[in-house]
Amino acid sequence: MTEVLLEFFKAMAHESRLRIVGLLAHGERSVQDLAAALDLKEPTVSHHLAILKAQGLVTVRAEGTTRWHALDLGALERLSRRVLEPEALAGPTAAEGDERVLRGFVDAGGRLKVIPAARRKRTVVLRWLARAFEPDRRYSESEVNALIQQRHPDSATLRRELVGHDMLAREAGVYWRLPESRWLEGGPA
Amino acid sequence: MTEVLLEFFKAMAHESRLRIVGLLAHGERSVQDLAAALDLKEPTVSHHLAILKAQGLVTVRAEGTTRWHALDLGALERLSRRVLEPEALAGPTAAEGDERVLRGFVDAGGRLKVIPAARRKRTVVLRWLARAFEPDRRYSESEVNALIQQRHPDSATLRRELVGHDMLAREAGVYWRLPESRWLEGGPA
DNA sequence: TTGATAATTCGACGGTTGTCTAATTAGATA
DNA sequence: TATCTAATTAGACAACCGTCGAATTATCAA
Repeated sequence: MTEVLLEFFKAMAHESRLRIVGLLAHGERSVQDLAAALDLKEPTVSHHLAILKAQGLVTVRAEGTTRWHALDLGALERLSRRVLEPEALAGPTAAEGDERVLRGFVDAGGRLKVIPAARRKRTVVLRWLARAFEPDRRYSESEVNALIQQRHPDSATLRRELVGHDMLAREAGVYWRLPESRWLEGGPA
Repeated sequence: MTEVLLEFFKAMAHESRLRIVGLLAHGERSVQDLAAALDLKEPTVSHHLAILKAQGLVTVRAEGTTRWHALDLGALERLSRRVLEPEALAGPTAAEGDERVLRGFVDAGGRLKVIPAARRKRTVVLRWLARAFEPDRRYSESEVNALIQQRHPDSATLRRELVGHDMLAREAGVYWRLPESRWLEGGPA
């Protein structure tokens, strides 16, 4: 929880990356564009972009061999807003709350006993479930089902919920875990 | 401008400091309290607090030999809000705007030709003026006047404006420069 | 004044990470 | 296929910075 915030700050806490964000605020840029504007070598820019992408702050669109990078203003807004949520800063208290919920719904063997009906509790459980997936790895639908079924038999419902909360993404039958900065708190909008 | 934001992110981009902020969100703490809670030595905590204080995020209140540290939620809100102001990120453009204003009002010898009447331009000039003062240094009123008069004869008006914009603080006839995170954009509220 | 406690400053050590060059991958074109 | 370009990956080096123990400062109490 506060972990997400820490990674966000780390990503922004470097002059080169902050300048990249500033440049992308004006519009799409290629790696070469950025390298020229910042007076850095391309590998260095790639490195910084990878960090920003890992936080979901930057998205990419391929066009031939060049890749156009853009700023995700939504993610930026969501993350910076989180700074002011007392629970985010008050850290331990919030995390303890989550743990209490999990202790209630997850048995000693790490299996989900029942899917909570209350929205807030269900979100806590979904976050726990989403963290079972490795970031930056692609899963087939059957792999997703297998991973979920290790924890609860109703993989269809849970898979759908994970996608609905923007914790997993799906395209052409392939799934992957989205950065936590994208995860929705409340549920599908 | 974007410099302030960078320093803010740097200040927050470390687990120890983020945890300190979290602890202070609950209330005042002494250095010892924090050291115990974080499992760090006191010099380390002092070091982190100095960084947070430099950004105006933490304030101190002395009571005997112990110093009670508190979170300045206003500064935190002001800074994190700034992340979303397009001008803050679009950096160069905003800075260039400032420079254009300054070129109009400051002569080649670094003297202010005339105090701008328009609110936005006056703020730009006041920021330029405030940066003539060293952070973390105390000035007498005559020192303040002398510094201002190197740039413009009406030190009384400008001194009052600097205080009104929370760029300088005054107490018992002593002045000092406040962290940029405190500076007001518009003018006295 | 002396002693005790809270905090800060100083100097050093070690780990992290930003940057580079060189090598590799992926896509477009001939 | 061969070649060219855009970008990423790998590995090495250097600078920065978080942490600590030791020394110093400041405040209160005898």
